[in-house]
Amino acid sequence: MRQFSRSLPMSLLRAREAVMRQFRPSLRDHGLTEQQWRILRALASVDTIEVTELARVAFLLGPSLSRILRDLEGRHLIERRVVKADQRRGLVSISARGVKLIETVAPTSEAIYAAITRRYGARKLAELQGMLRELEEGLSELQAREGAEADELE
Amino acid sequence: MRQFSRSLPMSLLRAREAVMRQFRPSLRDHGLTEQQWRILRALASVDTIEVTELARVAFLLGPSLSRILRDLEGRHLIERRVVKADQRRGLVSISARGVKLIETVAPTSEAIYAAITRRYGARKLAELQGMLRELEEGLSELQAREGAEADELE
DNA sequence: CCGATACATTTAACATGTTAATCATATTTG
DNA sequence: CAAATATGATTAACATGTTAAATGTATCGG
Repeated sequence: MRQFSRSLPMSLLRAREAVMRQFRPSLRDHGLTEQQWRILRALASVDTIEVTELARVAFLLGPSLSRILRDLEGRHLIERRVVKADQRRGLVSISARGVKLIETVAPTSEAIYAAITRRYGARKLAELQGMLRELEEGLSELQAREGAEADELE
Repeated sequence: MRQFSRSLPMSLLRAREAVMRQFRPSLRDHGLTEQQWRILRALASVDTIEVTELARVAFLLGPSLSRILRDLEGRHLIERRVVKADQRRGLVSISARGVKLIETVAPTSEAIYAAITRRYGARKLAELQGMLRELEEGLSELQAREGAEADELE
């Protein structure tokens, strides 16, 4: 059996941790976790967004998102309302205070990202991200095929 | 500001999740989490190992490892003893039952890994892992340099 | 030898990941 | 239209991530 420390999941985990280790201290200084930051960033790029769609773009599971939105709302960093036409759905938007927080954190965050890009090489970084995307897409098809095969057995 | 969904941290997170999504159901069928599996795998490749070293190779923080070892010991999948010469240190090893569990899970796990490799291409996968390692190494140096710069200011 | 310091591990506290269950609202169907 | 079903969101329960504090043991300096 392969040395598991050289497996693909471990390679991905270590690489991501190496990257996030650069960002976490700065976020922490502003009272934000990585996931809270992702949500604010996602909200900053739209007017309003439904909870389900926000979960998709911020890559969070529903239960995590529910808890984090409750917290962010309590800190007045976001605002929520329900969709009139469908009371099941929630709409979320960033507050003025949330925007201000992003503007405070962004410069440091951008500087860190620039340092990483400089260190690794912009071209190489783009190549890496392309390869990661292909991996992701290839595996989603693998998943789909298994599902199809299972269906055929019913 | 860059679309955060195209950022390096998100690319790494999505890629890793796409990979782990393949493995989790099988592990779950055997009552194991991803982290518990990492620990058993690490233990299977050595006779005994100290807790600190195990944390390093399984890439887990001390507190997580403590909790998981307590759980695995309760399930008789591992065994523990203290180092006589230094009572602070703990030695961990896999039990016969743990070995048996690994032998049960391994075939499925290997098959999934093989399917991923086939889908993505062995050569390309090796290239990706090489690039991930370089990223990790480059960032550890970045970290070291920041530390050195901070020291100079003291 | 002893008090201060360092080290290995665990515990505490809080945030998130993960799956299952629940709740409220919509939609479908008989 | 009413019952059955489906959907969006939250809650529940348990595991791990993360940082700080605590605990026990070892080592070091006087």
